[in-house]
Amino acid sequence: MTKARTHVLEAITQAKEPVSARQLCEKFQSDYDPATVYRALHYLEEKGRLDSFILHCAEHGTERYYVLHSEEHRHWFHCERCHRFTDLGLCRFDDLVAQMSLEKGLAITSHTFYATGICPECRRKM
Amino acid sequence: MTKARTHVLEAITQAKEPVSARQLCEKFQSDYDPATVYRALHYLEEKGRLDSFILHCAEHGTERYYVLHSEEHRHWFHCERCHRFTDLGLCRFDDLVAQMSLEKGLAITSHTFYATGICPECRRKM
DNA sequence: TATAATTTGCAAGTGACTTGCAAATTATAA
DNA sequence: TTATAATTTGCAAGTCACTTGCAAATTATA
Ligand SMILES: [Mn+2]
Ligand SMILES: [Mn+2]
Ligand SMILES: [Zn+2]
Ligand SMILES: [Zn+2]
Repeated sequence: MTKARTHVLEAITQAKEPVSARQLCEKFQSDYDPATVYRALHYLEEKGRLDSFILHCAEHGTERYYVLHSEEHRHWFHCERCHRFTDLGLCRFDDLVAQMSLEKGLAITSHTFYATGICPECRRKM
Repeated sequence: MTKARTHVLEAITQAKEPVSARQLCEKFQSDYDPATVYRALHYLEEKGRLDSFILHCAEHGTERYYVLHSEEHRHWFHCERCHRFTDLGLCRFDDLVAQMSLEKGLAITSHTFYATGICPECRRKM
């Protein structure tokens, strides 16, 4: 593990919620080139240390977000006001997904789910 | 409705599955400029005639897909082999989403779900 | 320590849109 | 119908989130 990769992994570990590549590039802009940050993310995901997903939000556009890898598949809520994530816990869609798969004869290998809206903190401030 | 907008809407109507902006640009490349196609899509979605979502597939990257607007919210399966969509029917996640929302005190205003894998036709050809 | 393999920074390239602007269409008024 | 105003279009350039080529800098192995 090089310094850049170690620092990127540490930042994601500390965040405890999905972090976008752009956020990491900003955080490390005085230390590492964006290309290095992107390459570190690819390396860490390839090595199984990170998971990622793509999310679109009106304000920030379409970006890939990274979390520490976990064996258990989780889903997230994204607040459109403060842009923080709330952990929705382990996936509860397996039965429904299996059912859909069966109904249509599909070999479903993965699914993407996320919810958006306003988090409790932001709602209080409205 | 201008000619361009009418043609874009017709193409999506005939497709009966989500169509990407890129596919439409290709289809109309001899008739309309990509900027016109994109503007027609924005116009039609703004007027409530179309719905759209963003999906990432390894082969085609991240693109926005368009379907005719429907009051009932549906979800789709995307085949990673032939890149066609299968309708998974009306959303069955409302109860689970309401439960998550309640548990965390979130005001969930929308959710995104899609499944990927191999469709029956492609599986047969393997 | 010499040498080979890997990683990094920088600059340029990509792909999916988005935007400024002037010309072409279309709509409304006279 | 014709003058005038509003909207839409094509084209070129711009933006944004990455991605890639390449030579210099690090790091690993002999
Ligand atoms: Mn956001
Ligand atoms: Mn695809
Ligand atoms: Zn919030
Ligand atoms: Zn298929």
